[in-house]
Amino acid sequence: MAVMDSAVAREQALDAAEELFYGRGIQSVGMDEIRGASGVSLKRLYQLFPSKEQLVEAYLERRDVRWRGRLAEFVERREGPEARILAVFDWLELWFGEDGFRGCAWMNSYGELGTSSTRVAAQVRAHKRAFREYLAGLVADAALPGARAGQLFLLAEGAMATAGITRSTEPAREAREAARLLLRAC
Amino acid sequence: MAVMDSAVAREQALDAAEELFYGRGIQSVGMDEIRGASGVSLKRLYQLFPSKEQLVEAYLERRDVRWRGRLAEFVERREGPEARILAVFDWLELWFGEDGFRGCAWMNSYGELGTSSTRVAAQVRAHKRAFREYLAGLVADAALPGARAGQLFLLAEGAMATAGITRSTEPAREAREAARLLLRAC
DNA sequence: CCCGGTGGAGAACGAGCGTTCTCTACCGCG
DNA sequence: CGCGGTAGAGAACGCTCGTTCTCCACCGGG
Repeated sequence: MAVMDSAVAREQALDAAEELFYGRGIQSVGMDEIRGASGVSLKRLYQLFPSKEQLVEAYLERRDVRWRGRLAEFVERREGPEARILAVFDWLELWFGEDGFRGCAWMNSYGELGTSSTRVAAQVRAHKRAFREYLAGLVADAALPGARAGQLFLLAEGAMATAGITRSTEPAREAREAARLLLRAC
Repeated sequence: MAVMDSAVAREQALDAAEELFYGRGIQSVGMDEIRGASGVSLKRLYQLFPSKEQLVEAYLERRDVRWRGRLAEFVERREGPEARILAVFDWLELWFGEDGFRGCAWMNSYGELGTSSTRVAAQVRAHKRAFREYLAGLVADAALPGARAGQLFLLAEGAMATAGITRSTEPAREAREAARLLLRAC
């Protein structure tokens, strides 16, 4: 711990921040607790992230990259444009079933900080826009009408919100079935 | 203000709490601000609601009754079981367009307090269950397969989440169109 | 007119927490 | 061996806020 590379300290801090912020909410986790969980001293934490808000931003940004990466990796293993669209919902089901699943980190962050931190709010909007555009790409690959993208997006968002509140994987299956019907609609 | 009936004070407190909690979030509004906005003294506030958490509960409970009442009133003016289902989404569009719309109060509260207040979490689950069951009733009236209820619910939830984040009424129209396709799906 | 009690205004208290500061140990270098 | 500088541990600071307390004005009953 004596000589700790900055990059390593940064990753450890973000690991602890992600686990604590996602699991218990941002406002109820103090910087001191992140220090304890990460082993990164407060002084170092504030060198790496000059304020808690910037730590939150970095947490959401790293999670965004990883979350969309995991989704894309799963989806791209499927063959066929429609199968790929349905795979999004299969992946949601896997995600909802993971230990420690607590809903969508961006929805939760927005509920907590959307009115007080414009930077967090912007990050949430950017993440949702990126997810929607990813779906739009899948819809275009399937040569479906562009309006389907928004509809599938709403199903996925509804499933995330509901799974977070009810702690169940069922919404993913419900959303998948609805998506299947939408794909078959004229 | 000198002689204030308890019931009146209670309503004034809840009016202020609703406006402030919904508009700015629960954690960022202090009891003192509610006193200022309501004209109800702190002493009286704590007689009526022995803790902030109980004031939050009362706010959510009263809002639940009113929200579902307004929805049902709008829906029941339509004739025909399928028209009534679509009316839910028309009403969402009106709601999203209201001044001061800030997303779903229950999703927001859950994001803020879901991990720290089991009572608030339970209230959110109860509200969502009631809304889902209301949809299930409409679906049954239309003699549609029961699975449609969950699918329409997810569309509505996705629309609420998205409208809250993007401050747009468009998600209601997208959800309505998806619902229309689902109603026509075999 | 006096008096007890009710209610309001606002101070006070105590805890939590973001952020900074102090002190000390250690390490590489001359 | 001495020294400057870096890093960590943890205290300290300042602020916010939920909750309670103090003080005083008012009001109805004897």
